[in-house]
Amino acid sequence: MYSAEGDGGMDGLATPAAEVAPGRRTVTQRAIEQIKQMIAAGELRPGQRLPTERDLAAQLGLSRSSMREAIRALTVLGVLQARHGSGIYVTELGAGDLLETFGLMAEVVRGEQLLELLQVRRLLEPTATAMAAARITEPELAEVERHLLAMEDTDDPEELLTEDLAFHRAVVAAAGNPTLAAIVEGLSSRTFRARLGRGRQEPGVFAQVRKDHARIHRALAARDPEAARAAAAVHIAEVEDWLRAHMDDWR
Amino acid sequence: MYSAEGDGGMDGLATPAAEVAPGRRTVTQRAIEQIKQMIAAGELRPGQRLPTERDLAAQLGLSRSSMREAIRALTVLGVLQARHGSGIYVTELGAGDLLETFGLMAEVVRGEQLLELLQVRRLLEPTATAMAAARITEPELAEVERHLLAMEDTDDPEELLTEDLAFHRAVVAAAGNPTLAAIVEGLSSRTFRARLGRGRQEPGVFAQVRKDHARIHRALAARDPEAARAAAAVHIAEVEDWLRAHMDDWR
DNA sequence: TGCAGCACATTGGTCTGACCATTGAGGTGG
DNA sequence: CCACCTCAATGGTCAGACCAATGTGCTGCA
Repeated sequence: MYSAEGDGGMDGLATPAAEVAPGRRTVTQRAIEQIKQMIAAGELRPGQRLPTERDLAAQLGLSRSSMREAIRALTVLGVLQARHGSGIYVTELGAGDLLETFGLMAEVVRGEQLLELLQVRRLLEPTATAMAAARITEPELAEVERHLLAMEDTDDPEELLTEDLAFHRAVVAAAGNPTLAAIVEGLSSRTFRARLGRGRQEPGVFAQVRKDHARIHRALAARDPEAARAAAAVHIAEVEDWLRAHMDDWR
Repeated sequence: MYSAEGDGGMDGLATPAAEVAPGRRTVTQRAIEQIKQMIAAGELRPGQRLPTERDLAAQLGLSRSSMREAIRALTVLGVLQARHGSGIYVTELGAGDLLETFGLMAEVVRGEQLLELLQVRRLLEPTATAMAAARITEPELAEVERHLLAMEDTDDPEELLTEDLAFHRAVVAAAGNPTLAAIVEGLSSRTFRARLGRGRQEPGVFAQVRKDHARIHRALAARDPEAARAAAAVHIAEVEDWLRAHMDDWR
């Protein structure tokens, strides 16, 4: 749409390191690109501390204000982390760090896109659950069971939501792919489900969720991937149906 | 005049809309949250123009510098868009806008996580391709074919990469789920594949890619979802195998 | 009358320099 | 030897100035 073109590959420099960045529009954008590239090139390692804002600004040739904007940008993107009084550090660059922003979509989006989002989850979570069934360990299974039981022991909607989320998180975490887990996590963010949850307080819904979770847990305990996949698929399909029926509320 | 008296929780406003945000650490973080919430609450609609930086800063009670950091943050997150000399606008909040940052992960990540990323793609793209086969239109199919032929007509690695990306983009776009398309797009970002591509220039590889693409195209033309799914799965599995074999290069 | 083109107010982009608040290391005294 | 204090380093915030792109309205020529 608006994204002009991209970086033309015109500069045939020897690229001493990674301090070169094409003429982006703003100096801040350039700084973002430069730091990003330093990380991509491995010059900055996870956990490593960067120079101070003042030094960085001097090195890259811009003012501290603009450098701060660049740092802020990389901070919200989960690449950097600033500690007041201490310094600026590269995050661990784990899936959790980098995909934290993924949940934003679930917070802001409306209407049709909510369905699209749920559809993606329907593609991922059943498979993730099946993967979990194939490799889940006893402690992981116990964790899943813990949240299953906690959810059966309470009727407080708030706590139910918390345990519901924790249950799914525990299941997907057992799939052994942290990146996948972080993505699914973003698709099921608290905000997202809270939005869905409004008016979903009918007892029948909760009972159904509990049954679904129990079925998923049984499949995991039996190490039966296909049963797990099916159970997860049914669970999500129910949410999807419900959302489709109540779509008008967000139009 | 910022140290005045500290923000006591004394203001018992009727909370006119969504201008309340808990005591985040920094004023900038608070501003980010406030603007985000205004959008989530529907007070700011897609495409709408915001007040000027100066006015916004005054309204939310912080300096222009800090407000600029907040705006920069929401800009890189794909929520806002600043136009020099014109103003600040809410983006269309489309999947493309909000998931642009998703590609960052492919740029920065290394080692094991590359495999995790590719595994997620393996979960999504075959299904997306199958969906496309079930509903692709003639113009969309023509677009796919165009990139298929373009890729067979050139041997320039750069152009091959471009057409390779465009081919996949066209296929996934035909699946009818823009959110899914944006996610897969992020998983296959140019940077990512460029990194993979280094040393992947052996003619045999290109020939294989061309055959895979042709197979996918045939399945789409035949409107055969399962054949399409299989063709896409094979294609990705090949990349995955190659990466697994050459992992050491990024360790 | 119509429209090309200039002038200028608006608004984002950048810089400078100051001060505040937190952190952590090094020194001090019990 | 350790608790405590002091203080330099460093991120967080603010203020005000100027630059640069934009868009609008007025001017003046055809």
